[in-house]
Amino acid sequence: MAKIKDVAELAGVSVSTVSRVLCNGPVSDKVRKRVEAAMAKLDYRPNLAARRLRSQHTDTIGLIVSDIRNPFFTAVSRAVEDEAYRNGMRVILCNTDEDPEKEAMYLKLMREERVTGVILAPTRHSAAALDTESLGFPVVMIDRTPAQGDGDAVVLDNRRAAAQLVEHLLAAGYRDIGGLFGNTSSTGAERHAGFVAALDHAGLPAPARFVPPSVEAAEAAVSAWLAEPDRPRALLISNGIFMLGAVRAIKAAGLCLPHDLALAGFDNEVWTGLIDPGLTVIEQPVDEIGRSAMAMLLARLEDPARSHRHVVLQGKLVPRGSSAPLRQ
Amino acid sequence: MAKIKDVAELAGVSVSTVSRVLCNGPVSDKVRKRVEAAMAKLDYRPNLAARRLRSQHTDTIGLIVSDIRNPFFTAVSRAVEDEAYRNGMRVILCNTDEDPEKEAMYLKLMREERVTGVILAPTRHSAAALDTESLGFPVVMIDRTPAQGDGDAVVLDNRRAAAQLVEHLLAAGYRDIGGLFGNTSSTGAERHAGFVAALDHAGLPAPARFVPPSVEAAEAAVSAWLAEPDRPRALLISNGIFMLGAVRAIKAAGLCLPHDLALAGFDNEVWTGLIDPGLTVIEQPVDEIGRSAMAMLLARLEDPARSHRHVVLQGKLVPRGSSAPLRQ
DNA sequence: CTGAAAGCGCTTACAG
DNA sequence: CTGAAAGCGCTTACAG
Repeated sequence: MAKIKDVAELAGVSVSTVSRVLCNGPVSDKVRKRVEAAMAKLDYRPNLAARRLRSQHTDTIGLIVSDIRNPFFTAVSRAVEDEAYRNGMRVILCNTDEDPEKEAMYLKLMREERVTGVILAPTRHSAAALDTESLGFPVVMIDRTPAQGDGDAVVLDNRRAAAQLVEHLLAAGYRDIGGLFGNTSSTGAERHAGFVAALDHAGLPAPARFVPPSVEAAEAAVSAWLAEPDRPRALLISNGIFMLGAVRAIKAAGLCLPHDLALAGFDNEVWTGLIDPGLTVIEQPVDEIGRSAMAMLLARLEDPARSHRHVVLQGKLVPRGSSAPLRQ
Repeated sequence: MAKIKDVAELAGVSVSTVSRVLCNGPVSDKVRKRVEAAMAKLDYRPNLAARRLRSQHTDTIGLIVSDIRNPFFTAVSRAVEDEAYRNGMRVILCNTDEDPEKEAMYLKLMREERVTGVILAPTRHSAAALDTESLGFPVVMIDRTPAQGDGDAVVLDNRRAAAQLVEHLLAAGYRDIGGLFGNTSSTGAERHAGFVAALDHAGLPAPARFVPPSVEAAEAAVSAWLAEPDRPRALLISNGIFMLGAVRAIKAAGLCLPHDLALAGFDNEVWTGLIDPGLTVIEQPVDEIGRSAMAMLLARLEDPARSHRHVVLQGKLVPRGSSAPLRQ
């Protein structure tokens, strides 16, 4: 493939001059035209590896999530990529499957790529132990947040959102409310805290179960729970993946929403509005989360010394039939 | 960040030797240990940009799809990425939104990255005009296939799959069957061909409509169609995105599946099994499509001269309530 | 098994 | 505005 030297020879100029037209440096119009003609003729495309090596900036960001197939991360990723390309950056996408080892491996890879920065949904392990400062590049966390609470992050107000769902269920007349939460992420822990706080405030017990992050685990847990004699009258489900398992379990048990069981949860996935009688959910501002994370990263690059901050976004309650008011 | 020279100095060897332990070249055990100790001490990580520039292989593949949020592409992407990382390659993901200009831009970017190869779901434009040979890197097409039919590709047997759905509907007693297809991809055209062929074979008309690839367009088209006096008794819907629009239109029209209208379509998305009475679909082997595409790319790199081939995978009919037998 | 030298394709001071 | 030279951090022949 043609290189800068070929272009220079064809145009009768030095490589420096070709480089200048590439980077919009000061070049006379006449020369610029000639160089551009040569580039077109040779179908020249600059070699990004060479440029990155020499210029010492890669214009690359890493995006590390648990699984791109989780619709929440799908949507966030798309928003991040759009923003990145708009800013002349490219993104390297990695799936950890909540596995700290994979996460550590990808973090190493990010160093080898000399990425400009990373947007990370940390596993529980790294949220607790990761030293954001020593990585050599800035990190913006999304969805999950480190235990210590420092570092840059864009998160949902999980406590508030969970409390909001509980209050909604209480207002609809439900009292016996159970909660299902993930046992690997800070998100699950925070939503659990909001759940407990809201029920506490109402003087009610807050029975909760914790499961690993899979549809199957959620389905099994809900099935088992629903088979117990003192099963709850309403269920709060901590994310969209679990919601799927819960709906399957409810169908399998032959229960009718909301007549036999009320249901409310997280993530306004397309199907939650489609299945009867509609699922009450907290909608997360997925596009805004992606855009904000990218904006924070750019701001951090601009000013490495600025103080860390957490952007906490509010979810939006989307009430549907699955939590319709209880009729005695 | 530490570079190879720092490691060499600390270990008291030449940079060549450090490079050799990096690439598992021939090095004495004693020296290797010393170098590894120096690397660990300096927390050394090789610079991939430098390695790529010098070695002339990037171990990078491009993955260009229309939209990662389309669950079909989400699943395929994840499979491609897993295979890629397993083979020591990384992937650059791009979304074209079916826009030929974006596609052309990303294809240029791929050249600048000097990618090893590309997996591409071509827009209708490029499927017609793209010269796979002149790009400078091998391309494996997925989902869509170029008009001329040459090049490497992994596709579904779309004609057969659509015919299978029609035959299923016919066997269930439906006669008045309409079809909704995408107007931008070869996939839509092929499914339409299978639809027409199967109905032709039964001596029946094959009313079809074509829409741009969006939920909204599908919803509007189905709404309009259902409002007509001679609306079909059954609908074949050409993909998972359109299916969503169709279900919304059907709900809005207050029609009951399959009593008022039978429905069958493509893509076994999670929600198709969840909404009542269950949607009959053709399930695509998404993981296999991703893995096969990656395998074809690797085989092509291995042997650039081997003849082009199309891998044609069969879909699997998943019959559900939406196409239950018609009772007179 | 080890080292010295060249060079991948750019950008970046430094002169003019 | 333009060019000659150095160098980014590696790998790759080439000697020994």
